[in-house]
Amino acid sequence: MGAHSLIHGDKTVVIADDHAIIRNSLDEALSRPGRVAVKGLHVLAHASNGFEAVAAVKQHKPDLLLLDVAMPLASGAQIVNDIRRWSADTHTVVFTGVETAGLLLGLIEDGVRGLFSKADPIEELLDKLPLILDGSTYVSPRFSKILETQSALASLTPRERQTLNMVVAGKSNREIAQAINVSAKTVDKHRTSMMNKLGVHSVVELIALALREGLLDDGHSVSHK
Amino acid sequence: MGAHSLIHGDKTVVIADDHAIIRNSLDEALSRPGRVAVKGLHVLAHASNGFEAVAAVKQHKPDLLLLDVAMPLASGAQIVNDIRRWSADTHTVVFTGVETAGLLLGLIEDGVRGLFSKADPIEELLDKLPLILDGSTYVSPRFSKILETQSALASLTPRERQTLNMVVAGKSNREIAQAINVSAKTVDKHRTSMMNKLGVHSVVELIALALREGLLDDGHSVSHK
DNA sequence: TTTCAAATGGGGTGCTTACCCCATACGTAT
DNA sequence: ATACGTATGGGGTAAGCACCCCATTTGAAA
Repeated sequence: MGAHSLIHGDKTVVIADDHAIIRNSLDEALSRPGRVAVKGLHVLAHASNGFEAVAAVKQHKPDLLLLDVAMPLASGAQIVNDIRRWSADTHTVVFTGVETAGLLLGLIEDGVRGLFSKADPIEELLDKLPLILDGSTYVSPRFSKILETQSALASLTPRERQTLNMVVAGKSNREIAQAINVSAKTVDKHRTSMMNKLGVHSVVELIALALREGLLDDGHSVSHK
Repeated sequence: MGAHSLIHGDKTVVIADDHAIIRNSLDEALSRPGRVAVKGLHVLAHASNGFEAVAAVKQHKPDLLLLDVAMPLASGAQIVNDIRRWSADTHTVVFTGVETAGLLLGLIEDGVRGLFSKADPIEELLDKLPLILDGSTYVSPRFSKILETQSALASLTPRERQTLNMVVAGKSNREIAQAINVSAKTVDKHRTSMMNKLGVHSVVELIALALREGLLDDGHSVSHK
């Protein structure tokens, strides 16, 4: 993996993944002429665990780091932060199999420039690399959907969250108002702003969302009247 | 297990379960004086599989058969029917661990006189035996709830079922009407009679029920607007 | 200190739901 | 042949929902 003469304007890359097959397939995809919309990509190093990844970035200070967050010895946000400390100019692009909303959200906050799923075709990554190297941030649609509802849920105020729970439990506004000792009007208000945040327009959609996000304990038991 | 002199008015019993521990505990519970509200119960035979059960009933023609439907060699409705053929006067009482609505429903239709859950305390069975021997039919509350909504679901007309599906998919009456080419009024009618049958009073309860009964394909995808 | 989010609530509107009344038509059983 | 269930609709109503306007208080952050 020796680096040869680097012409100005060329971009350097470090690949980090604990599976050799993935490292090689990424390397090959980046090097294959005509496949990548950005020319002059030079893969300087591979890393097969978190320590190696940080070390490689520290040494090579590449323009781009392709990183699998699920790696031995060091993982996820920790790697990302170390990398920013040692080579602030490196664009970190994460591709991962995990789709946990919490993890993804953390990565974004930590300044990751790209988020791709291993379930996506590799072309997705290849296509978007130019934009990312150019300064943009790109999140795979598969992830952005998860992130949207997740951050929406996170943005709910305590009262709104409380209201949400009782709504999906089948309570009416009046019942909720009674339960939390406020006017029905206030509950209505919470409900409306909550639905705005979540981007839904009816109880049914609300419940569908709650289901999708696992908010329903499935101890459910809707009380009638 | 020899039968001794039977006084007129005494009741004879056959116990069928593939687990010896359950057979013995039932036998013991029935024989323990003071625990059973019906006196003079005589356990004539035990059976540990379906064939033995049928054979024992054929031979002894007992007043009561305590039967676990989940048994080797022959099971469920098959045993029950065989038994009715060979000894129509035998009251069959089923106690089971499975709670599948379909099975339970079949048993009732096959003329089972009692349905108890193994999750229920044995006293439940002991308490209700007199009524059953007297000609009544008794179903454990745990089961009757399942059966009620199940038979309610079965009693839905095609149109009502269709309406139900679209309602839990988040469609409004107008949308549904449009989709099946009838007036919104008709959909409203289906909806109302459907909810009456199911004993619910709002969309939320409806969805909770649909969830509980596994009617939601979980392809859900609620369309908005 | 001033600004801002969160929470509280009143007024009002348009829509949908849940459910009542009624009737007609078409089958399938009895 | 009469009765019953299914499906189709119309009229109407009370309640609830979704969402718009407005205002006040409180507490935390800038």
